[in-house]
Amino acid sequence: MTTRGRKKAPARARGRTSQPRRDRILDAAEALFAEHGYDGVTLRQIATRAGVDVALANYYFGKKLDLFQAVFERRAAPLNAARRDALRACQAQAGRKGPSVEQIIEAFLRPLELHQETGDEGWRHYLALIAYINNSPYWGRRMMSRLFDGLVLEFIAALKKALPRAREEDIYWCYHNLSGALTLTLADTGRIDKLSGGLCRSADFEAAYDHMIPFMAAGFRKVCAAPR
Amino acid sequence: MTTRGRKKAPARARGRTSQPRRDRILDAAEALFAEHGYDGVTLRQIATRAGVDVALANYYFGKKLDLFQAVFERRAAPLNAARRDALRACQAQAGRKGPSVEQIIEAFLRPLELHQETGDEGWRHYLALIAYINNSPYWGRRMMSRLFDGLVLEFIAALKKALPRAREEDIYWCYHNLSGALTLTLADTGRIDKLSGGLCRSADFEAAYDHMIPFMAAGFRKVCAAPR
DNA sequence: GCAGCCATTCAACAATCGTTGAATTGTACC
DNA sequence: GGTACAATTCAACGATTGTTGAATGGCTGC
Repeated sequence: MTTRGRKKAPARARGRTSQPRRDRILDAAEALFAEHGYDGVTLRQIATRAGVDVALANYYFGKKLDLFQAVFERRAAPLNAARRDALRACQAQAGRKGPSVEQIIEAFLRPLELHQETGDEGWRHYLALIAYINNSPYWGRRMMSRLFDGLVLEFIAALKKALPRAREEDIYWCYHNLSGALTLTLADTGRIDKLSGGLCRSADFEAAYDHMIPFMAAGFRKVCAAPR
Repeated sequence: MTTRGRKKAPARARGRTSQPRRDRILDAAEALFAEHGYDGVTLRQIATRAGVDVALANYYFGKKLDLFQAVFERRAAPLNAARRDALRACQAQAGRKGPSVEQIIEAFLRPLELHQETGDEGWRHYLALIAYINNSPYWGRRMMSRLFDGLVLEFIAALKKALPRAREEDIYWCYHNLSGALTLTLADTGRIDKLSGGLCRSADFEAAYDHMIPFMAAGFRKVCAAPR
């Protein structure tokens, strides 16, 4: 409050992006798009949830579709980096023979739950959004490849090395199974909760991955053990 | 065209349901909902695709949501019947010990491709719609259970018998993996086509199930072989 | 203190949405 | 042929949508 003293958050320090409002729009859009899909959400719902004016979304992101893509892209790079690091780490640890199928799948899945520990709801919504997009015929085709296929192919290459006798197409079908199970997990629909009578909680990613890793590894080995 | 001769399709014969128009609306809605989701489709788009007036959808089905549910329910009973028959058949054939995990999963999946042989595009769209609903946090919670949980629990009961040493929650997590892989298959997003460079075709349900059955069976056995 | 720029709000636009009631056509029955 | 009813079309409603341009507020640099 003294003379020449800066206010709490000087504009220069935050740069021109003005974090709070802009990010609150992204957060609100993320949560709503993940639950109701692109067409199921209104810019006014997003603005209301973010506590800002409707026109502000347009000011920062342009059209609704651009906001959707901004949400989609915001966390893609850090997520890919975390998974790539996990793959590199288990490769470095494994030495010349390369990591086992279990280790590769673990590197594929565990980074997805890492953000859960921080209690950051945003990441949970983001992963549900990925599930929505990946499972959508319309969006899946045009949006997933550009940001995620590069890393996925790295994992598949590692799996090929771990399963040298596998036919190539078998690897891809097995990955498809893994991807599907993961997608349904990320969607977090709560269906398994009801089905199991409360025994399983779909929000418990750790339990899901604990079961998924040995399950998928056994599947890969069964299908890809030897050429048929 | 002679006197007293009936027209091509006498109204009495078709009953009060007037098949062509009503079913064309259902078919159009089915295809569009499956691709773009509930909110991504307009009643006018549906009417245009069906070649009828906009108001006709309202005349037959009431609100948009009622049409959505009519589409969802139309093929549920025949589909459940086919899968239940397949389960019963493999149980009858297996005798006292009950069917193997592979046989149960086969009964779970194969009826889904049976309708593919007829060349009936409607079934393909319907299964994609199921995938959309099952993967959606909003719709999945409220719509899937009522029509499908009964049969799913029958399959799970059969799996429990085939895996008598399994912990109950492990069975459910394994089913969750199976359900996720199946859901992504039914969604038919074409992602695996691009990923594999054309080696796999996501529309080829037979190939998908050929890989899925041994894959999932091995996963079930690995996770559910013995209490941990 | 004034100019200039960024952030934010306000008010409103045309377009499209789901839905409806009345009007029209078609068909079956006596 | 005329009545009754189902099927279908027509025209229009109010509400909501995404989007925009102008107006306002707040802050910085001079």
